[in-house]
Amino acid sequence: MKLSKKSDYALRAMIYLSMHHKKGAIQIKEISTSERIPQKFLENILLILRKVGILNSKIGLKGGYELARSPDLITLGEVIRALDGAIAPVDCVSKTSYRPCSEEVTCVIRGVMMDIRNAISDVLDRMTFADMCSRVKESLEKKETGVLTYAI
Amino acid sequence: MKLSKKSDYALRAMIYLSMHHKKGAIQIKEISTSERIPQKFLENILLILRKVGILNSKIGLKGGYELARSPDLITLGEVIRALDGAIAPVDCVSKTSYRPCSEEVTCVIRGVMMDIRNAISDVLDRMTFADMCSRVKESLEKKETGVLTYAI
DNA sequence: ATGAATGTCTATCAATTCTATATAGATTGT
DNA sequence: ACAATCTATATAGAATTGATAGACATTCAT
Repeated sequence: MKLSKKSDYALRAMIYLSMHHKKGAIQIKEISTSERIPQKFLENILLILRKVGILNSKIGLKGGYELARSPDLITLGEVIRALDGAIAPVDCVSKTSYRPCSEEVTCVIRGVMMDIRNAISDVLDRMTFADMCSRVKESLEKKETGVLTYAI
Repeated sequence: MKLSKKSDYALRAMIYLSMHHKKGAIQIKEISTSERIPQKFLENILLILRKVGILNSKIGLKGGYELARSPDLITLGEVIRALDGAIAPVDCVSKTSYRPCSEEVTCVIRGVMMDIRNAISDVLDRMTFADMCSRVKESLEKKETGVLTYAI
């Protein structure tokens, strides 16, 4: 039931970009340094997020990435699905990657897995990066530590 | 966020054993045939469930496996943890495999992951194999199909 | 124009995990 | 004795994961 490193990094990068929304293109190097993410790995991740329409990019000198939409219109679920695929524990209860299993009609495990899928979706598909930004700010107010990464 | 084949097979075998509770030792071969699980693979799985105290075994001719406790005292969560490890998406929110991460105090992703862990736990740690048996029986009443496997 | 800085794309690699099988051994009932 | 059964550990192949490499295309400042 693990969250992949890819999604972990993606969430952190997305929070970073959300915190710097409307400030122009942010370069991969800046994100990779601030959040301590291997740069080459991050390149692949941001490329995926761009291809699914979550990020926009600008090539060339002074290029970089920025959110394609306002942070309140992007959910954690959307990002995790882009990188890890379905959030459902089994495909026969997935909305985005549904595949029937052989014994679907009588399968009693399916019901439980559906409950889990829905529970995870309730969290991830409701939580936006605007919410995450609010939490970062709260966290910063409480603790006056200078450094903050959005690490897990 | 996938459920492993190991846990999938384990759940099915456990439901089978729960449906045959108090009927003496059940042999691996019977379970593996009925539930269409590779026998050698199932052997390893049942061995693990025995080592954590969920199953009892009897060696030798007429040997086999049976539940170590009543089905209403064994949860799906316990079985899945035995095979897949923690149900939490990241270790820093796991109760059974907790490991701190570097930025725990200020980490904003952690809160979300904690919500997911709790949501999954709410389902898996409440649901017992007695509940699963009830569902199997309901399912059988509704549909008079002869065959029933507890597949996903 | 030129060149340095940046994103794009594809390939590749090493390590790990997952799924499954193999083999040798111990125990039991008849 | 012996066949059936569980025990224990090792191993193999495939898939996945995490990360890196390198050639290429585009842009901006000068």
